[in-house]
Amino acid sequence: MASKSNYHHGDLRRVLLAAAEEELSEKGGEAFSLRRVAKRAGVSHGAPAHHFKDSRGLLTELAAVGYQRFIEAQQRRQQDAATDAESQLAASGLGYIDFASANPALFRLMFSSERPDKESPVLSKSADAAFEKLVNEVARISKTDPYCDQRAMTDVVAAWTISHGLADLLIADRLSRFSFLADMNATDRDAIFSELILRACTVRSS
Amino acid sequence: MASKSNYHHGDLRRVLLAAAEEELSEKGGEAFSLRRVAKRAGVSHGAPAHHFKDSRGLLTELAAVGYQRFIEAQQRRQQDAATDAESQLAASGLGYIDFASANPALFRLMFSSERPDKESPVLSKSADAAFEKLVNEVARISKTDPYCDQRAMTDVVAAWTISHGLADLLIADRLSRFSFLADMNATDRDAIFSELILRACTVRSS
DNA sequence: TATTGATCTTGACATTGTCTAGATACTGGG
DNA sequence: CCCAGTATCTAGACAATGTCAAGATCAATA
Repeated sequence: MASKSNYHHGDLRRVLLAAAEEELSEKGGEAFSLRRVAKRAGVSHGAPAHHFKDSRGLLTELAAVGYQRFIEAQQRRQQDAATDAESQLAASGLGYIDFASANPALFRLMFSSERPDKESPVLSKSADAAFEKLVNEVARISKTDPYCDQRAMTDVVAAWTISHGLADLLIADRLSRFSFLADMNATDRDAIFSELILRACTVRSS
Repeated sequence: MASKSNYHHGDLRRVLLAAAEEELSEKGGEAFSLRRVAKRAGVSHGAPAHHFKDSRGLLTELAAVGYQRFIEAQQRRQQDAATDAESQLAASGLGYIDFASANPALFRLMFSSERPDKESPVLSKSADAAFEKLVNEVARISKTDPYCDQRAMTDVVAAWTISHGLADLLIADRLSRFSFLADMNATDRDAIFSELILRACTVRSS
């Protein structure tokens, strides 16, 4: 059920998404080829059209599942962190960075590419979920509803911006300039990143 | 001289770079086509090869001139700003954002694309110049050499990250969610962005 | 069982980047 | 002044790509 066994090929849709993700991480988003994805899935070059309108459709769907895994990466960090509101926000940011490091091409597809259709309901809903998660985390700190509190919403911008900037510069290999960071062990580096994320928030629970 | 008049075509090299930039901003970096660039320059599809090894070569050069204009955008902001160290750093960040807004595809080529050859001397030197500029601005605030002062260098990371994150989220149209920002006039928005940039810096001149 | 529709293959087409061969125009030495 | 040589450009070819149309194959249903 949901994933039936063998109808011509089985669940080609799922296989194509998996193959597309492989293609993405191996070749990068700019060299992505739909025909190679089909070949990777062991199927003819015309087969994907029966499951996705075109390559844009496939990438849109892939970006959507990306957001779900994105949220999971954040949750993994949050489970290992202290439960106070600020530690949880910092952990969320570290998860943001984890995800980007582990899936740079997918991250770029989600945040910097024109190829996915951002109007697609499945994609926009997934992206909205990630955004609402961030709003809730800042709300826990400010103890207000950011949608009614501009100061808190500004912190949402700030926390997002810092996390995103770190993630994007990291996968662009721009942070390797900073030897004090590059030579650091993971734990110490996380501490620095956490501090930077919390610097951005002025609406503390105090 | 430097740009002679008519040798077969004139300074095709320059014309190709200009055409490539047009192509980039009209079609976006992901739909970039070298053949269309040649057509735009009024030349056959094989002509670019005599001035740039391949499309990667052209884009590498384009990214390099991008960094020069990037620095100019920052300088324009700084000329209109107060001369104290903090205002100058904030202005530099606003220039960062100006450049990205005005040239989104070029910005992405410079910071998020795999197509330019980052090992190329002309490109890496241009990028280094932009980085050194940032280091100097933080140094003016901390009154130390960031290369010898980890706290100051952390502020370099922070200032860069905030500026870059804002620029990148802005051109990805991710900040339009924030109606309080989107409905704001440019001056007020700049004030918010400046505050966010300065929040990141803890090593104040105090 | 026959028909219908979903799924997949195959071939075609225009477009792309790059390579090669050849044409054209400038350059400098005789 | 002219000719060889070099830089510049064109034109044609090739493989790879995304998309489309036509046909084949299989499952379910009536």
